[in-house]
Amino acid sequence: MSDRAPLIDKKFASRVDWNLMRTFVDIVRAGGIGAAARQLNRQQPSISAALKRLEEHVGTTLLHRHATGVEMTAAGKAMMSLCEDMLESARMMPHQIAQATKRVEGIVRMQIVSGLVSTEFDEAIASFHRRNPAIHVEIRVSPWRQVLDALEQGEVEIGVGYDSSVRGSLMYEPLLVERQQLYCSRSSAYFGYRVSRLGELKDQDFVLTGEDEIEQITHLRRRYRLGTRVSGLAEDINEARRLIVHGIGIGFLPILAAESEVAKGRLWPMLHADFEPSYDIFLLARAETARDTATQLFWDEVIRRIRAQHRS
Amino acid sequence: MSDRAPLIDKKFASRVDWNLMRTFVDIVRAGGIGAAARQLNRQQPSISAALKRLEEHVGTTLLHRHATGVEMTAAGKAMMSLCEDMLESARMMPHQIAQATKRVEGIVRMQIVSGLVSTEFDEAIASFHRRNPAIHVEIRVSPWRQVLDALEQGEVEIGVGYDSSVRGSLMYEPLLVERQQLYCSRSSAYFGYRVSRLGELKDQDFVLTGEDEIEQITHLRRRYRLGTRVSGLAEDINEARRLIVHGIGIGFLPILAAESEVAKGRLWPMLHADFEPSYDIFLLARAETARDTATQLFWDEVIRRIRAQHRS
DNA sequence: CCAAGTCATAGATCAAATCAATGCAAATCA
DNA sequence: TGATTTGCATTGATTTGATCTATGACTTGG
Repeated sequence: MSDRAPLIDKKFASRVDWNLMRTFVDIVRAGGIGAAARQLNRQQPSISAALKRLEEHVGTTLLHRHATGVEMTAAGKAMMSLCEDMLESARMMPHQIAQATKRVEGIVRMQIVSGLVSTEFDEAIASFHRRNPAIHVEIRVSPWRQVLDALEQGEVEIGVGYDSSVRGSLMYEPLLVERQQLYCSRSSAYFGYRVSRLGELKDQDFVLTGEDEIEQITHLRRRYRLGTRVSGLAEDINEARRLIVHGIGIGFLPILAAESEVAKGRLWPMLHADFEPSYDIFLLARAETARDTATQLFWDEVIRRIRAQHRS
Repeated sequence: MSDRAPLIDKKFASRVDWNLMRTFVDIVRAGGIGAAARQLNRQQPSISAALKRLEEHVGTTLLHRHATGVEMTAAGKAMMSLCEDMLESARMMPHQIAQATKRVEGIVRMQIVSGLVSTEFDEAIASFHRRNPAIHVEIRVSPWRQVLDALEQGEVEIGVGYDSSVRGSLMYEPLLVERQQLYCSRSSAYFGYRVSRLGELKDQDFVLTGEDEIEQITHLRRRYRLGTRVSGLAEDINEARRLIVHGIGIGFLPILAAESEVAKGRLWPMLHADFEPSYDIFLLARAETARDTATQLFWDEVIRRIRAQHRS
């Protein structure tokens, strides 16, 4: 037999000090031992010792120490992921207990882009309300830029929309991948035909969505000079669809938002599927984790569902 | 303003002693404070005080104390669920770190019922092998009763199969719901026709699966006196299917296992869908949680996938 | 090459968890 | 019904072990 360190401690979970795992997350997030110590209002050697204790228990070095800070080893990354799970559980406790104990009151204000089609999101709202009938839910609709601004300024707690650049002050959780198509109405000469060269559409009347237009589509239009003749404008997808359906012009719409009109034969997708621009729609919130219980529970409900969906 | 206890502690997760959560699980699992104390080799007041500290932090009573032991409150149940999540994370740490650090060696032996069709299970095996190429995977096939016995006797670590009664020594994780149908071959007079009264089949030649037959089907056969004339027997579903396809007799098969033969027009489902018996197929393991890393990682991989699937 | 940052080590200190002893209340049993 | 057992709470003494202060070694960058 060998006398080296035990291969795997069967009773690891019941022997280690679980607080070390919280400290570990703090160290990694702070980027260093000293940095973590300052944030936690204790001395550097204390944190250093804690990390050492943890590493002793797992039997591996978790962080490489440099003069610039710390860096996770492979083992450290695995550890970090699990420790973050633990932290997340701990963080949810007050909220879950509030939900179990008292009837949670409060308000969840959200701002979303128009024309959103997502059964997971709809179901999340439904089951959230079932569980927390006393929480007021408020939804405002606006172009995606305003969604981001409203979030940053604290006018709303939750947002759903698109973002071209990643703002550090916000949390992004991918909700779904939306695709758009270029549609025309029955009165259009193109109805029933696919367009292969986009350039030939440059003199067509266009319905635009103004501020709400995804940047990817703005670029697409610019490249092929589409929409120089603007015959209609609506920042709400539903209204833009109305304009397109009634022949005011052709225009881009999310596929799912146009689906039923296509089925009814009132809209026609002009592009081959390969040309359909696609982009992520995110669930958004401010980055600070100190959310009130109502918002926290709503966030968790949506996340839970999209995670489940996303995995399969 | 009110001066009562803080509504919700924003910094709960960073203030509480996380070890209290482990202790909480121990108390609930042990069924009482004293019981937990004995298991943990410490004195009863110590545990009592720990629980008190935890309750002070969350601001609610989590357990009702009786003379018979303890009982969870609603808040306690919410707490328990989250604490168990934390425990699970902690428990996985040595295994995940082993996976990240060294190339894990070992063997996963499993025993499964024949004719199992499950893409999640297949994918779990595939990705498990991708991640752990050095782990040997062994699969044996047997009727479901033998699967259970092999597990209990420690001949294998993982099992997949059906169980009529719940054995305390085993863990059950629902993997999928299987349905069976009664099939006949093209040479049968029934090919192309649905049978509404099972009784009329009592003189038909039957292919049975012996030890592997689900109890529900045994009962069904007994009630309608099916299978009194046994023309074929195979404990392996694939072989039973072969016998049925080639007209040796009619017999029950899992729908998914018969699917391709039905599509080829070589098998015919004789019953209305309402009559199809359905039952759970479980992923099985011994109840003790002290599994070796190879087995633990495999178990986690499968669980992760079926949980994701199950939720959507 | 020095200044400023990093982390590690050693011994002292102190807070807090644990223990041992006791008391109380409910359930069980004679 | 009274006695006994079982289970939890309280109290004050004890001890464990995490934190602190002080110091040293090392790396980075000006």
